[in-house]
Amino acid sequence: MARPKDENKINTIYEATLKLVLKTGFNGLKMADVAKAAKLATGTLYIYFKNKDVLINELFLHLKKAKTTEVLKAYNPNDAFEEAFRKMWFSYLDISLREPERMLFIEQFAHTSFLTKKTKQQGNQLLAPLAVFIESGIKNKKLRHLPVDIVLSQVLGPIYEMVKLEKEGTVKLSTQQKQALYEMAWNAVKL
Amino acid sequence: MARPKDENKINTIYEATLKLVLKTGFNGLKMADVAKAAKLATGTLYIYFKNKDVLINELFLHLKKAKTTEVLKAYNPNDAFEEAFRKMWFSYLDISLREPERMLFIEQFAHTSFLTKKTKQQGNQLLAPLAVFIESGIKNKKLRHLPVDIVLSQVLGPIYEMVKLEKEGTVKLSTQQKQALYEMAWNAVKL
Amino acid sequence: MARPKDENKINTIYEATLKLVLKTGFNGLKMADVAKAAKLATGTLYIYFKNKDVLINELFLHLKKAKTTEVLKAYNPNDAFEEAFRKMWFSYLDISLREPERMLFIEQFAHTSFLTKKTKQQGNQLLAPLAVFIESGIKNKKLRHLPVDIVLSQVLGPIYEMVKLEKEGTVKLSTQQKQALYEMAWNAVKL
Amino acid sequence: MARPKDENKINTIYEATLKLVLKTGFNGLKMADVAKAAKLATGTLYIYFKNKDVLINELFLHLKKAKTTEVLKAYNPNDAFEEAFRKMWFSYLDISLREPERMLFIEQFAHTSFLTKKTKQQGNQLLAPLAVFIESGIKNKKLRHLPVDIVLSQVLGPIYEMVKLEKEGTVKLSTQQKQALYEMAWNAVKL
DNA sequence: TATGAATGAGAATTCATTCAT
DNA sequence: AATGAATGAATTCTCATTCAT
Repeated sequence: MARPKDENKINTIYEATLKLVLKTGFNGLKMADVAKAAKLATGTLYIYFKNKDVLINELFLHLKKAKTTEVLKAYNPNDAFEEAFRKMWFSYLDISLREPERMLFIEQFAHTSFLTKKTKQQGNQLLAPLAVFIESGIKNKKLRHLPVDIVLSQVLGPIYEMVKLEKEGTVKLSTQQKQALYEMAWNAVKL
Repeated sequence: MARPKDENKINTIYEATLKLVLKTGFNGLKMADVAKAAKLATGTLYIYFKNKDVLINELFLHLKKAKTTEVLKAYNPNDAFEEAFRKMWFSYLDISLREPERMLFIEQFAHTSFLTKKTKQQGNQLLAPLAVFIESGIKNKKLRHLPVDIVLSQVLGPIYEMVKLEKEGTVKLSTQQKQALYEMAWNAVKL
Repeated sequence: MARPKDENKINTIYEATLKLVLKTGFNGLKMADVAKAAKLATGTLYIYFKNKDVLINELFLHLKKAKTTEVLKAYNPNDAFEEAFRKMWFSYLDISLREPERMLFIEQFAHTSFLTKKTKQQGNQLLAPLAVFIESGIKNKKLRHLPVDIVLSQVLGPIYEMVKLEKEGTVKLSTQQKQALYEMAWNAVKL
Repeated sequence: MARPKDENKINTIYEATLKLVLKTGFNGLKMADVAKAAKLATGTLYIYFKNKDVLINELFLHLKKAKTTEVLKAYNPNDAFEEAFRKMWFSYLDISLREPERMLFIEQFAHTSFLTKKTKQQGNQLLAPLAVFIESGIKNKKLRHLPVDIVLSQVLGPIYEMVKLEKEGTVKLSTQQKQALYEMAWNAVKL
């Protein structure tokens, strides 16, 4: 029996890729660099991922899945709407600040031609529960009467910006500032 | 920088570059394609821009200058704060929706390593008047007491997201929706 | 005006390729070696031929065209059939011996998957006049009543073998031997 | 060469290699594909054959030996020359048509640099009895007075071509056509 | 022996930039 | 200034061979 295919390697490759691709973009990402960062031979990379496109697409889904799952953990169906909203918002912010690369990568690639249609679809399906939640808020007059996409943009847009600011060191959010951010988000979308 | 060269051609190159670079990113952008789109020979491109880095840096400043100038046109020092805020916000939204590529390019490149420190600095200086305006709002208790960067993020983040949604065709904003967006932005940041 | 595209280069490339590909086969042929043999940079090669497949396909057609044209020059419609046959046979033999690489390349690649269907078709069309000539011989009871392909194989098969023998130095044909070869070919196919 | 290894597997490898190598040539042949076709792991292939060169050289000798042996079976020293010639010619044709890959492989590789000098020599030695037979025919005025290599080329060249035509489906030889082919061969070389 | 994961040298192709015209 | 052919370094991906199990 040969060495068994090391499942752990896939994660190492994901991490190496994520670390590198944010600085360079898709075309700037060098497979040789990924391999080096993951401490593999170039050829080995291609055992695990057929090519660069596949690597990026699978990384995207992997990250989006991980992130979505984590955010939705904060959801408790027994909570009142605003309480649920608050918990998930803080969850989203904290996760994003804790792993900014993950969030930035998802954001940066979500609308590009480097992802296949299929990847985009699968990515969007992950968000379905969130969309349902927002819709229920709209229906129950807790939130402004607007398309879900728009409401989500209002809530998430500022978070993305905050993550960028923290990442580049312009800002370091205090607990009170986070609270303020939450209030702003809620004031924006609440009915 | 003295520019003895055909100003018209430079604009053609800017337009060609902008059209192409959004889909491809910096590394995916091919100088030959820029030349073709601008109806020039490759060599000619290099008469106007020393190399690809310079082209992108100058394009960035060019666009940021154009956009900032246009937005600030909406500013009238005689207006009350909220009125001025409202006018500029709508101005910003309309300009962004009218020329989404311009905005997306600025957004996309603002924090990357493809821009030199100098370019970034010059770009930020252009925003100084806006920062001053926001600061005055904070000082005069019109806006929440938070760092300017944070306030701006709250206001601009959602706009960026809306432009992306419109660009990809997910959403087509009605006048009422624009009004709603404004209210949300104002509700978020007002004191 | 830039340097004009040097049409002569194409021939230089053809020669370099032909010299190399016979020893190596398609997959063994290195574009870098072709470039070196043609005294070009690798990139230059790709200006003239989109890729290796195209290079080989165009080389094939080029050689087949040249050879066919040359052989058919020996054809005089006023000659009696056997006389015409004899002239063309000697023409074919002499041309093949003079430029054995050309013949061997055509032979070696004619039936491989390295050539596209289109190339093969175009190559076969070149031989149409020869087929017509053979058919007329069959119809007029000068040649055995067999499919043209078979008759041609009988005539050309031995020539291919002779070229290989001469090329590898096993044999150096004398005038009398050539005459004997002709007689053998004629004795084989005549009715 | 002592071969303590599974003779059965060796044949499987030979068959897999032969099936693949004709389409691809030496350089196009992938050891992984051979292994897969032979239902072995790549590593196992290397237990039986030190490397690709060795595999091809041994396959060549194997096939040439098999084919030569089979053809020579048709030889009966008691037969008159022409009768012996006829039997072997038909034997050669039938074997070639029955296993065209074998013949084409031998033909295709016989003169290439993928075979070592030693392999080529050993291959030629196998043909020695045939050469002796042809020489006796020349000496006894049954055949034209020409070097053996030339006589053989006249006889085998057309057969190679016929096999190619049958293989690609252009032609399907009838019994009468085979008979005609034999007559043509004999008319060509007989004195 | 058998396996198939790992390796890394090597090859095709691209493209920013230069330079002859 | 303008042109576009030429250059060759750089990058992706492949595959013969090795080696840990």
